[in-house]
Amino acid sequence: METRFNSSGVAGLEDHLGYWMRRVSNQVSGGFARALEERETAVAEWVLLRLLFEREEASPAELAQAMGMTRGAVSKIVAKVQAKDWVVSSEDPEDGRALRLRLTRKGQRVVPELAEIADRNDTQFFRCLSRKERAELRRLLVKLTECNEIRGIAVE
Amino acid sequence: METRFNSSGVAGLEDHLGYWMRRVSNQVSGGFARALEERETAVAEWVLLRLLFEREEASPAELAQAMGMTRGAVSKIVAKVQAKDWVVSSEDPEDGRALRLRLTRKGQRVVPELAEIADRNDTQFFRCLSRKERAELRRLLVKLTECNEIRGIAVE
DNA sequence: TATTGTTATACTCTATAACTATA
DNA sequence: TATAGTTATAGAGTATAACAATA
Repeated sequence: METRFNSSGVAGLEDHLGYWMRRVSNQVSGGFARALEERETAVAEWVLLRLLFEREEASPAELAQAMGMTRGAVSKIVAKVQAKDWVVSSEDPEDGRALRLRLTRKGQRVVPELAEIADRNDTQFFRCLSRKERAELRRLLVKLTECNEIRGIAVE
Repeated sequence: METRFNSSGVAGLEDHLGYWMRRVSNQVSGGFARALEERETAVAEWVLLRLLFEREEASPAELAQAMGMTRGAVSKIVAKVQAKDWVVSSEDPEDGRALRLRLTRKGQRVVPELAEIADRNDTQFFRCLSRKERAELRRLLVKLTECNEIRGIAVE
């Protein structure tokens, strides 16, 4: 990196953008995780539910792909949201191996509540930036995502 | 958030800056962690070593404070870097309970090597941004850190 | 009583790989 | 053989809380 804050010639923690990214990200995601505890929900569950909300139906394998996780990991998250009666699974009529996952009516009601928590957390954390700064930050993050070809969502 | 990309009225994942922060941070930190495997070192060990490099001496409790971790967690990281002969501890002459941790000569040599790995990872990940964009990103992240009063480094 | 460092325990998250049932 | 989903196992990372030694 171009900026060196120390005089030793050896890069310090704060010289790396990755350090600042990690520090800020941990703070905002940690706050979000704590806020979600109010609904006894993990961040990965929110991501899965929100994906189902917009897709209507998906298989565990599709969700694993979208979330950047293994099928085994997704299997456990699905078990949790099924236990809460937020998601149901049915056999895929065209493939006896596959499942079709859907939100239950209860799940449909929960997603907007979790989205509200996400909104609140995000608004609060980024409120010290101006609207223009937030737009610029978003632009830079999207650019980094694209140019580094991130494959999945990679929760936590 | 001001921007809504979906038409459902319910915020989607990509509507939150926290989502983008997490996604980018996971990618850059994951890459760094993998790069550090070449030296069989964890990110938390790098952070601890770099803190000792700039402080000359520190107690586990001071490091725990600086890293945003518990003393118990730091205790284990110290055990690992001691096993590699990168850090030594001695009794604090003024307080029989406390330890003074220092880098060994071997540790002094390792820190610049790890810093080189960190440099390489950071440069590669952020190279698609212009110098000006990197400076702006840094400014925004520092601003967010300050206005949200992050206490520690909170590795991983 | 309070603090330092250690340790036992537990919990969360996730990967790997073996397993079954289909295809 | 290959794929979908499940599960057993393991490991990383961290917190909590109890502990011994010292202040």
